[in-house]
Formats: sequence, structure tokens, C-alpha cells
Amino acid sequence: MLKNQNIIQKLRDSGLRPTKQRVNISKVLFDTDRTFHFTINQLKQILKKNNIDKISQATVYNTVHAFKKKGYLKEIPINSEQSYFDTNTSHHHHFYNENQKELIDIDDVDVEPIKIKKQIPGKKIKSIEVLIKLEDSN
Amino acid sequence: MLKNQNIIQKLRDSGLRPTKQRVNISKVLFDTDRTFHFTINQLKQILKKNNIDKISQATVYNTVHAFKKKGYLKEIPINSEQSYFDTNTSHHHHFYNENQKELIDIDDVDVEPIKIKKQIPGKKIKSIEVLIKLEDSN
DNA sequence: ACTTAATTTTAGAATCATTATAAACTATAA
DNA sequence: TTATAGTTTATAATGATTCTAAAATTAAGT
Repeated sequence: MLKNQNIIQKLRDSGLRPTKQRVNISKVLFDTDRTFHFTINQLKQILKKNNIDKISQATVYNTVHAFKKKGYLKEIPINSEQSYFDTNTSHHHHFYNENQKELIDIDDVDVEPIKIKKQIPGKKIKSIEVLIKLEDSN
Repeated sequence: MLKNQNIIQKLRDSGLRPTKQRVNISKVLFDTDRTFHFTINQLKQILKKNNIDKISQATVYNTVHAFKKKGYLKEIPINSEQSYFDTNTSHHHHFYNENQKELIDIDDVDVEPIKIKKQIPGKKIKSIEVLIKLEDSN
């Protein structure tokens, strides 16, 4: 399958050995039409459901962190209970639906540029993240 | 002392019994010139240093959560490792200094209004939080 | 002040997510 | 094919937070 070859190449290119586990997790995360958000627990459930020989907890954590470090995943801080990851690594912002506890991407073009009239000497901006919390309107 | 009376009144008004522990934690949090940010651990250290008979872990957690629920504290999600609280409950945004791991308030007037050209049907905006991560500029 | 009921605090146990460990396994390159 | 460096794994360890149930405190009524 060509897809597999792409994944293996991508892993190799970034200095990650294309192990069975990493390839399988990559397929779940990146071999889809659309990007998505997940927690570690959700990923573990998807892996269990979708396939495949068991992947240990530690490996799931290691792999997600390795992918994050390589820039294939972004971590989205929402609250102290849940750590979300996003397979969409382009610059964008988020709605967080507090009732259904789900993240929704906001396209960068749908947000007017954020203008800050304040600077901290000796520091430069690394990222700007807008999180808009939503609740049911009735 | 007048301050104590104010604190006791504030607690009573919001339906929280003014116990020794709550009054002492309130003094640390609210009886200061300026607002500040803290983690639960930092608060525990301040309490240990500043005074006073030991307050159990559970009470520190209970109290912080009670104060948050009453709107006297805001929780600021930064990352999965740390949960920060803010004694400044007015609407404002934050810099996060990734090197020194500290939060810095951005006055609301220093941020141009955030304009979002997208809506989610059936949902209304509960809050808009901007987090600007900083790093050393050299 | 005294009594009672409701609330709060507490130490310690329990839980949950995450990380560390170190042995077994696997990919890669010589 | 062999050596070695990197990876996975089960399990233990950690750390933050929550739970538990008993003891203490507060508030309100008498």
C-alpha cells in the first residue's frame, strides 16, 4: 500500500524509526481526510477498536509526545482535567463546547488578526492561542 | 482588624462559613495590593511560609475550588502540567513566559477586540481567552 | 451559655493520569 | 549476520487530585 510507504518515509525523514506501533498510530492519526482532536484516552480507544495488536500505554504516550515534538501534533490546553491533541498543526484557533466537551477548529481566516499593544522586553511571541468557550444558548 | 471583618463579610455573603482556614487563605489571596497568579503548590508554600497553623491539602483544594465557584478566582489553562489560578477575575488575557514559567496579565485595553466570523448554531460565547506564549528573544 | 444540626476540616486512603525502569525485542548499518 | 542503538513492554513509581468517614467547628434556636 502506498500510504504505508508515505508514513514510513515521513517517520524515517524525521529520525523516528518506523516501528509497527508508530506506523499504526500514524495511520489512525494522519491517514484520514480530515484533521481531528483527541485525548490520549480517546486515542487508546480508537486503537483498540480499529485494529491491531495491543500497543502498550507507555508507547501511546511516547509516540504522541514524539509526534508532538516533531511538530506533527499540537497540544491544546483547555482545562486541568483534559489534555487535547490536534492533528491540524496549521495556525488556527478553537471553540470549546463545554457541554459536549469537544473542540472545534476556527479557521485562521475567520479570526481578525489579534493586536496586542503591549510587549515584554527581552521576549518574543512564540504563539497566540485564542480559545472561545461555548455553552448552549437556551 | 477591619480587613478581617471585610473578609468574613464577603465569605458570609456568598454562603461560605468564615472558618479560620478560609479567612487565612482569603488574606493571602485577596488582602494584597495587586492581583497575582498561583498554582495549588505555590499557594501551599505561601501558606506554610506566611503563617499559621497547618491547613490540610484537602482544605486547600476545597477552598480554592469553592472560591473559583463563587467567582473569586479564575482558572487559567496553560498546559497539561500546571493549573494556574488568577486572583484577577476581571476580563483580561495573558502572556505566558515559557522560560520562567510565569503568567503576565494583559490589560483588556491592550488587546484589540477579538472578531470571529464564525458561529456555532445553538451555542453562545461564554468566554474568549487569549494566551500568548513568549520565549527569550535572543 | 447550651444544645443540636449542618457544615467544614482533617489524615489517610484511593484514584487517575502520566512517567520511570529495566529487560526483551527490533531496525539499521557495517 | 552481527553489533548497537533505539524502541516497546509490563510493571512499578510518582504526583496531583479526590474520596472517606470521623472529629471539629459554626450557626441558630432555646
